Amino acid sequence: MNYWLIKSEPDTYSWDDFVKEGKSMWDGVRNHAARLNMIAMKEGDLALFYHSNEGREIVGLAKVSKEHYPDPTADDPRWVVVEFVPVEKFPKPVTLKQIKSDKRFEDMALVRLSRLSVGPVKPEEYDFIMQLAHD
DNA sequence: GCCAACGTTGGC
DNA sequence: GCCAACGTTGGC
Repeated sequence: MNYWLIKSEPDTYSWDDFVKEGKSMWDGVRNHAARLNMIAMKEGDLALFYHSNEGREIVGLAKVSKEHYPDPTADDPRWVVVEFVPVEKFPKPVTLKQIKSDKRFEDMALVRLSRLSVGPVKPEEYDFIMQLAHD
């Protein structure tokens, strides 16, 4: 089981949109590092759902429901999508500010590679986030 | 193959 | 709205 973090701008696609649809095909990723992360995702892996730009907080938890396949919106078949389903909306969203002010997260991909849209999360980082989200 | 210019992302 | 970080493009 691996853990991930996926970013979305809520103006474009928010957690509420995700819940309304019941599942999401994560398309439009055109970054090689993000692509490699998506390819590494296995069905059942969990992903923190982060709102970038507006909100700047982790708002909920998603689960990989379908592993990578070619992105139908891309010209190049090497780009891939992954499908997610919602698991849980956090009672207390975890803000970027909280994360940045906590030493336990200083090596987190979200902090160190702020522009990466699909990044890995370590098991211990996942545990800390879940504690903060349910505190 | 190097690197300057430019575009995009995303935090502030 | 600004700018830092990073990726991509194109001239040489």
